[in-house]
Amino acid sequence: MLSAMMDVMATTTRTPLSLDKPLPGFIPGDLAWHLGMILRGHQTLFAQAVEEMPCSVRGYQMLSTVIHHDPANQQALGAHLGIDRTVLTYLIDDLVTAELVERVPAPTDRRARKIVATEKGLAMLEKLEKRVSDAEQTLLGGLDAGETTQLAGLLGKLSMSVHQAQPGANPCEAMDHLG
Amino acid sequence: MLSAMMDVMATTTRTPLSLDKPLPGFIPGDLAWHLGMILRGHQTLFAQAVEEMPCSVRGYQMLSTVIHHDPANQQALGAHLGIDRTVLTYLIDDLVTAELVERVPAPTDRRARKIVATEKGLAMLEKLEKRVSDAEQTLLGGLDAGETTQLAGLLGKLSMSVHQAQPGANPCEAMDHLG
DNA sequence: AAATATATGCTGTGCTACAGACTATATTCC
DNA sequence: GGAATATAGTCTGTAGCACAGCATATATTT
Repeated sequence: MLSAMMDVMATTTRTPLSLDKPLPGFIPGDLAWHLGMILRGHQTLFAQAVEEMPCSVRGYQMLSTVIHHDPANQQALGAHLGIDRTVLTYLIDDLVTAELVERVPAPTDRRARKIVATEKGLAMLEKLEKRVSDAEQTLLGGLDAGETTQLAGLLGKLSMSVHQAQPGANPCEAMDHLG
Repeated sequence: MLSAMMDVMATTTRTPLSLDKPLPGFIPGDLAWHLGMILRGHQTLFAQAVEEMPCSVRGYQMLSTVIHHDPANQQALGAHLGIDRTVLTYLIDDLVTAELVERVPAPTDRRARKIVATEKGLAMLEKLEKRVSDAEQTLLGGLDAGETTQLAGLLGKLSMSVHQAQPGANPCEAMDHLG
């Protein structure tokens, strides 16, 4: 099964592809398998890196989103990460309990709460970002610098195309109208 | 947030990377976000494509694995897909109920059962593979042929490197000693 | 033949996501 | 201005699912 993959890898040049067979050598569904494999490996490393974070990976992602993207309310935060609002409630509770974030009344809408990081949360993120960065490097250890750049570009592009194809089911949109 | 991604995308050439910053323009953790986004989009399309399959995506993957990789026993099948053996039991039950596969005594080991596809299962897979293929194409619609090939190669390589880094936690190994 | 390992199945349990209802505020429309 | 509707957040109950732990049958080792 992996040998099929090597065939693809060998054709690093722009082999003209039949449009009917976008992934020569891949069995239909292999894409999912590879994605799953990579995601699982990533998840393992990521979870180790943010071990001390409440709610593990999602806790980190929430904190990171709060600090870097400053979403206007919980909904936006949840939509960005694909987390249901009812779930978000208790996830945020955990971060609040750990004193990493606070719920403050949103200035523009008294129904909404804005999630802001505490000093402790900021320090925590700063510390963990180094580890996460290391984890990402470890995951990408099998690729050289050029390949890493390529992959980042392709993933970004694909991610955007997914965004456009499924605007409704998609976390990204929420950030589009928030700052 | 997407603008950061565009920066990376712009550098399609082999920009020399500092080893400390493998993903310039990415916030640490963004890799997970992009992977998650892509996987979610993929999952949506995939699930639609195999709607009529019992157990949805996993059902398809099990059937596909059984037919294309012919694992010697349930354990191998489960390990390949990262599914716990106790879970596998009732997943296979569903496929058996739908008459897509059968449990036959493994020829070499009377403890084990071999999962084999029925005629109906084979026909089903054949039919669904077309749809899955289409779904994969749809997902990759934002990329041109060259990029698709590149991505396939990179994902394959990365997938293998994950395999080597985490042999224990990893589904792939199970297939290494089976045919 | 005794001890240990492996393949599978079964049962019970705990976690978690989600649906649905509820409150408070915003917005829209007459 | 006030009624109707929409939206943000929370709470409660539930169903599904993964997994631990035990049981059974067979293999392998000693």
